[in-house]
Amino acid sequence: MTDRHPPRPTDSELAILGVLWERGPSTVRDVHDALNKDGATGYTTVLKILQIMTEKGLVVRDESERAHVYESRYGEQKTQRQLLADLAERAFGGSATKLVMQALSGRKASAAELNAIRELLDTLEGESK
Amino acid sequence: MTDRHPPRPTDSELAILGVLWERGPSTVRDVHDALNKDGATGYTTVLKILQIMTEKGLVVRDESERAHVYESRYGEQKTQRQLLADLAERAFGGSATKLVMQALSGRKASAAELNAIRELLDTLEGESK
DNA sequence: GATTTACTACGAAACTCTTCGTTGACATCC
DNA sequence: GGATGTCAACGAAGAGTTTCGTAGTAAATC
Repeated sequence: MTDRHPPRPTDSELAILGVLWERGPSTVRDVHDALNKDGATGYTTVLKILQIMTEKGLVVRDESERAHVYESRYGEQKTQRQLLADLAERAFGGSATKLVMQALSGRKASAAELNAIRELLDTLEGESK
Repeated sequence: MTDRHPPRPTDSELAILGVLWERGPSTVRDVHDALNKDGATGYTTVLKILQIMTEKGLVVRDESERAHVYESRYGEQKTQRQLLADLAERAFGGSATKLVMQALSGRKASAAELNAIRELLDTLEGESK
């Protein structure tokens, strides 16, 4: 076995991953600048979290340049699915279907969104045939 | 305003809430016994977490008997929706629809489950008409 | 009434997360 | 080449989480 469960990212880590997914490989300064459009996070704070994420294996670091370049190790969708599976396990008795149904009834979706979901259902049903 | 955001429950807290939702109002011993079917958690650990949850307002405590009785303050569905909204915000750019679609495509659902979801979609569409 | 049992309360220890100041290395610019 | 700026690394502080030992108190038992 090469790869254990990647650890669940914390809130701050997720915010940083969001930047990396959007921008691609980035330096600490890139990430810091992107995040500081909204709230204020110190430069060294971002650096520290990226270092921790490197230790955890959430990101990969390229040290060939003076300003190290960080890249998310797992894709956005993979991480999202991991988070969903995790939440299903912890709060929905392991049932992803319950999770979906709760997510659907918990809010008013537009007709367009409902149709998009319906199409996805059709695709899935076709595949599993 | 009477009620601020309830705080996001931690993993341990969620496990305890699961017991309270299933059993209804329970003493510490009830919760402890229910949890220890699986893993091992000390009695005083459960007590402590319930005390903290009381401070946070996640549960309500009835102290009229010697063995205090704890009850979840928020229903299971309300909490689940809160967690989903929270995850949508943190990891899906605020889009619950993206969350649903990722949850659907992330796993193979049975035909029966897909049909249940489809029915729910119909109901939702009827309502929003 | 004394002993045993059941329960809450208190507090401490270990751990994680978040934050940031400081330091030292490296590069760039007068 | 000495000053200025940029960067990674380190360390530490404060908050939250999880764990549980110990103490105190009330009830039940003998």
